[in-house]
Amino acid sequence: MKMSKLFVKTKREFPSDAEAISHKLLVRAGYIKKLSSGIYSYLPLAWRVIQKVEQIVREEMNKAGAQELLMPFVQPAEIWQKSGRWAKYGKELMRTKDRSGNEMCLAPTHEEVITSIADGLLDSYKQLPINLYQIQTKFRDEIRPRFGLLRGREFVMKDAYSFHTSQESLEEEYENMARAYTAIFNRCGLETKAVQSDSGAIGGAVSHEFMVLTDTEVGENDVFYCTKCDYSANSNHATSNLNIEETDSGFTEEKIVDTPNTKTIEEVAKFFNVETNCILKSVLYIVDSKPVMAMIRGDKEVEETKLLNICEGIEIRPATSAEAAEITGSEAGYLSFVGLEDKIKVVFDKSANKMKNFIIGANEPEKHIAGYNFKEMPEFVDISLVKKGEKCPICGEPLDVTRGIEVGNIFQLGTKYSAAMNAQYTNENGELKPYIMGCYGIGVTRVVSAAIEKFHDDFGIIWPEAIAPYKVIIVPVNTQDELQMQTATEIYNKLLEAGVEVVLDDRDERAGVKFKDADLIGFPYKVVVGKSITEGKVEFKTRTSKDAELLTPEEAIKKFI
RNA sequence: CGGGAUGUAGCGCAGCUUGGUAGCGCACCUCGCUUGGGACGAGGGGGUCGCACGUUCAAAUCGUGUCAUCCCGACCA
Repeated sequence: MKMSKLFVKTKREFPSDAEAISHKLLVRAGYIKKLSSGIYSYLPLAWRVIQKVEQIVREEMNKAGAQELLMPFVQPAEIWQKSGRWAKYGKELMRTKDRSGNEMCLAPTHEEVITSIADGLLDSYKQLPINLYQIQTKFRDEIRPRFGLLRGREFVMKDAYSFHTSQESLEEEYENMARAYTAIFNRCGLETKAVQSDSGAIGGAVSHEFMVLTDTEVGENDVFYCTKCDYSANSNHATSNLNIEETDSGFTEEKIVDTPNTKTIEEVAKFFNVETNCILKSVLYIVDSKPVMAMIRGDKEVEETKLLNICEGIEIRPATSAEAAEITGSEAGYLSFVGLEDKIKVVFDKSANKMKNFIIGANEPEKHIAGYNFKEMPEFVDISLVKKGEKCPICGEPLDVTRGIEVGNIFQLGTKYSAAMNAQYTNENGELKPYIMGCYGIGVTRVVSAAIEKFHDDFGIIWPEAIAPYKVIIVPVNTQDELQMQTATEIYNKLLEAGVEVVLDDRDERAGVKFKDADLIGFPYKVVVGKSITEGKVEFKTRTSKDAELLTPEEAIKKFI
């Protein structure tokens, strides 16, 4: 490709509406153009990168025994109603109507379609197990799209679905996919960590997320990992061995105390002169428009996803102070489950199970109860957010935390969809059985962004070679110089003939412009044809090398063939 | 959805306080000159000032509403 013809427009400045470095660079280097919030055109350079990633995904998935197909992007409400997700998926599912008034949606994922395909076409145990995948655009009407391709509303995803006759078979495929994923990401130049996670809207029992670890804020997940063993988990799923010690406030007699202006746990602790772990904190949530009170030790925080799962709910949010007042008759800061046990759902975190004589809100403004003890031990469950330094649930060593970008995940779905949609096969004994299913996703466009987040410098993108849009750019320093231009063109033609992905920067621009663009776009290699051509030499550089290697044109060509 | 901000040429921004012919840089077109890290000179094209209503002789500027975009929280590939 000649640079003068390549459809790319680099910019002098970063876009003003971008935050993440990958987003800034993709726009500035001319890879993408925004159409609407979270919706982007992939310009030729980006499309080449995406296709590179797709090809790697395809090769590894095929190698792992999966078969590619392609399912519809626009889907009828019917199948979603059958699975129960038409009601459950929420606003993220983009709904619309066709001309006949039938309710339709844009596909955020394809469990419903694949399950209905299986129901019609996978009739016998003899056809199982099988793994089917596609690479396709998805649409999720995200609450808050951001960071360019990292969290778009429209994005490219590889999604695979496997069907089995047994849990063992599913687990085998789950491991098979985990291996394939590691291979895929490695080939893309990305190191990933498979961490335990919550299965969210997709559902199912066991799931892992593949995280690219990063210290920047664009890693939207907190990943807890053991400093010794290989335990690691998303914060929405991580647990710690609390080894809960008994806490005792020292107030042995239960009494209501006037506690003016003590709305926060810190203020209460200061007022009573106790540690925060002697206070039982009450946090009121609204889960699917019903109040739920979470009770947790004062030094711990509620992990909302865990609480949501315990409640088997769909949406969770903290109650507003007005709601808190209405529901409890008190005001925020002085809430408590006491007296409300029978009126609203109360969930007790495990951190509270060895508290003695603790302090708790009195459900009256400006009053707390000191020296409270459970009258009857409630059921304690895990709804707390792990904190750095807490002990690993496997080996007991301290946990550390880092940020991660989720580029893929794998789920053991079980019979969630097959049972709901009554999708069955016939087993050896002639009995109808629901498929045992797994599903496996990779965010292709997110992989592209994650690679940039990991590999860039002040000058631009540093592509891993395997996913770079082109491998090498040939830069004649002065296109008016006949020898330079002629040599550059010769190298270019030879590399083209050899099938190397090469760009010739034939633009009549000053050298500085061409170098800046080459670095910004991120070609892994650069061959500069300049003054030294009078001595028969050209310069060979990698994207990150400081100094050039002086080579004859033939030697330079051999670097790529 | 809650909290904060911004909408002026393809991009980045000024102008708005104090209403009166819409500006700058980059990019684009022409000519000249230049050619090793985003040169220079001369000339040129391009904007319903997000949209609607209102106030006024007069609105980018003031008021009301509305839409969009971005940032902080709940989602997820």
